[in-house]
Amino acid sequence: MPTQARTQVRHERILDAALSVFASRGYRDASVDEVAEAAETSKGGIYFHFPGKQAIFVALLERSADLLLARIVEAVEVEREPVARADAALRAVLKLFGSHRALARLFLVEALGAGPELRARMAAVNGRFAAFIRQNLDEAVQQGAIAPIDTALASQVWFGALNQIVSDWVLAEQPGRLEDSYPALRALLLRSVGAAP
Amino acid sequence: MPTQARTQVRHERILDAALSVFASRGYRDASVDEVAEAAETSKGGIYFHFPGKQAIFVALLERSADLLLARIVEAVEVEREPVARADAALRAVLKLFGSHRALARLFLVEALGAGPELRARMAAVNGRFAAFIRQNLDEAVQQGAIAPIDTALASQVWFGALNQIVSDWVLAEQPGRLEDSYPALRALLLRSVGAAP
Amino acid sequence: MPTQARTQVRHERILDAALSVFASRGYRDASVDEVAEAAETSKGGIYFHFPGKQAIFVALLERSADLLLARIVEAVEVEREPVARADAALRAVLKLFGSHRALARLFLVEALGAGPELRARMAAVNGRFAAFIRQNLDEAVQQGAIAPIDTALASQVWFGALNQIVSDWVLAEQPGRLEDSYPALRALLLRSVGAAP
Amino acid sequence: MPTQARTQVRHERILDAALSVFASRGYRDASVDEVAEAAETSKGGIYFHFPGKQAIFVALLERSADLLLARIVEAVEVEREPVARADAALRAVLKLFGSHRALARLFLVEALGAGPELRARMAAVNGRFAAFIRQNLDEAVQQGAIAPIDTALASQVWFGALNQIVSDWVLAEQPGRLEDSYPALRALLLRSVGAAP
DNA sequence: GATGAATGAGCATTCATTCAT
DNA sequence: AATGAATGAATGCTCATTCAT
Repeated sequence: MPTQARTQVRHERILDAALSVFASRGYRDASVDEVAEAAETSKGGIYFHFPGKQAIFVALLERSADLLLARIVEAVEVEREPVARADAALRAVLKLFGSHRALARLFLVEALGAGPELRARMAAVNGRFAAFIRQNLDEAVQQGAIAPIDTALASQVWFGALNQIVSDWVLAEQPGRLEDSYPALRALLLRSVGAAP
Repeated sequence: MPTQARTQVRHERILDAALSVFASRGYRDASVDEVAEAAETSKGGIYFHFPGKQAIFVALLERSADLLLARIVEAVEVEREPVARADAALRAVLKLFGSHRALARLFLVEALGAGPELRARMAAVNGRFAAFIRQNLDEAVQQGAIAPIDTALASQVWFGALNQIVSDWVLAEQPGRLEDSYPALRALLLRSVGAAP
Repeated sequence: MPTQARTQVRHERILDAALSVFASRGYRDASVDEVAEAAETSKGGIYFHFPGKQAIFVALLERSADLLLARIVEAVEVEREPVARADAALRAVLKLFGSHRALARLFLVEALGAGPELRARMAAVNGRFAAFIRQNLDEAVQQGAIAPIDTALASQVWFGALNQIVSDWVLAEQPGRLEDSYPALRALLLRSVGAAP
Repeated sequence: MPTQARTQVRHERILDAALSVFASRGYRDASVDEVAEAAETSKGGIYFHFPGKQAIFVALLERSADLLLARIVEAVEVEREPVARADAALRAVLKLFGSHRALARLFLVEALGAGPELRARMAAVNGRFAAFIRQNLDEAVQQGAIAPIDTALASQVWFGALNQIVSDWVLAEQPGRLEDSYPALRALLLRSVGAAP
């Protein structure tokens, strides 16, 4: 295996370990030692690949956000009309988080307690997603699919609602299937913007 | 001033200081020393009134939750029909948080990073509020004011939406007036459950 | 009750409480608060009667040492010949400690971990007792009851042996009756100085 | 120097420093910082090698007990008859402590004030030693070298006597040579069990 | 590239003592 | 005399980060 590939593998292994450790212990309570152990490497090894604990979290967030956005784009681009697109995005989010609970926990719970800088980065990620929702709502308005509304606020509402559904599921002791919430959630959200479910 | 009153005052002064310090520095990053300084007392003084750092946070949460719930009950009990009641509750929340940004920050941002035990306590507080929303929606359904829906999910959506609106406002660099969001938010939420705004 | 008597009573009550608390928790691990609670008074009350924690310990030691010495003198003065006198002293010690285990613990265990100054005071108390033994042994030698020996060392041996017996009894989980050790101990000690048991 | 050896050296250096600090300042009054300074390392360095302050004390106790027992075994195994063996053990103890006063202080003085858990550990070490004495006395009885006596009590007496001699020497302001006590102590102890000196 | 020993700043908590009431 | 609120110095321990090997 070429050197570069080995490094890449190590890098990924650390991120995987960090995801697991941060999700179960919490970012603040998790120590770099724990991540190192989970990654089957040493503390020094971690610091060779990442400049610090926070950088691991950031890298993890970006890797995950890229994955999430990719899934959404993938799901959305097969649809044409705005409402169906938003619908597809919603389903994609529930599907991804539904099958990656640790990821959901990282995004929706741990990131908030990780300090100001990480919170700001999370806000940026969230912003990307909210902007995507808003853009679709705007298009729906332009196309006359829904009546003119405050799409900035509506996208916040959609985002917050989805956030809450997933957060509750993440923190539930005995969580059911996240995707089961889809039909009812979809109906509520569409109604909220005046679109016929 | 009688001793008992002095103690009460000190107790409150510490909570006020803690609110300010926790909101600006974050619960984890705030030290007991900082709280002591803000309360114009000593570290030992803090520990005379509270058994530990976490207990301060819990006391703060409970004092605030009581205040919030009291405001809501107060606002709600003058209304008769469920939709108007939910409406009043919504307005009360926006009004209280709108004029106590630190409190909002404490509730919606800091509490999440404060570790598992405090998170659980927050969940209980949130649960009380969500249950209140749900109860009103249930009544609205029974009275035929709105069509039968999954009120458990709907209350989550309402809660999540409100949470998001307030959180964004809390974290905004130059926040406007929180209450300005009321009319549009109200319209969205009512539409979401099929009630005519 | 006259004021002076009340003070006296309070003073004693604090010493009794301190004996109990120091014996069960250890001098270092016991807090002044615990003593105050056991004495059914307040921390301030303690400091009215004693200048500090250490002073309580010292007062306790002195009160106890006086009691012990009094018992010994009492037991000894009815005997004439040196060996019988030492014998009586031995029995008195076993009897007193045997019925006051907390006192024994205070003297033989806690006092050692109480810091340099208290250790020095304990050494003085021990010294008084060892000197008493030695004096009797010296008289026994002068009277020809026992052969000439190094009575300084012999008194240390007697003291150490007694100390050990009592200490082991103090620390035993299920202690028997301390006085039961008397006959065999007596025989060993007398033989050690060449006196016919 | 290979890593493993360096670690070993550091480990020992910390124990040596702890011995010195604990002996001079007392276990309770000594701070981990002081130990670190004496070991020419940092507080964190200490905690890399030992899980806590108490663990240092325990390690020290065990290292020392092993040394003491080894010296005794070594001294004893060249002797055949029980009395001579006990004699050799006695001499070995006086010799070791006589040349390691800090060690003696640690064992006989500081360990007692170090709290319940450490006291229990010390009791175990003492027990090993007392059992050794008793075993030799038992053999002497069986071989008819001495008359039948309560060897459990006799071993306590021997142990206590030795303990006292060493303790007094440890706490003396201007101590002489500990080994000088040997002949007279030997005579007393042997006489106490009815063996001809 | 990797290891793990070392660093040192930071922090919650305890507690003997003081003192206003 | 007595109370209990207040003080502040002290300390064990954690952990992100550095670096010699």
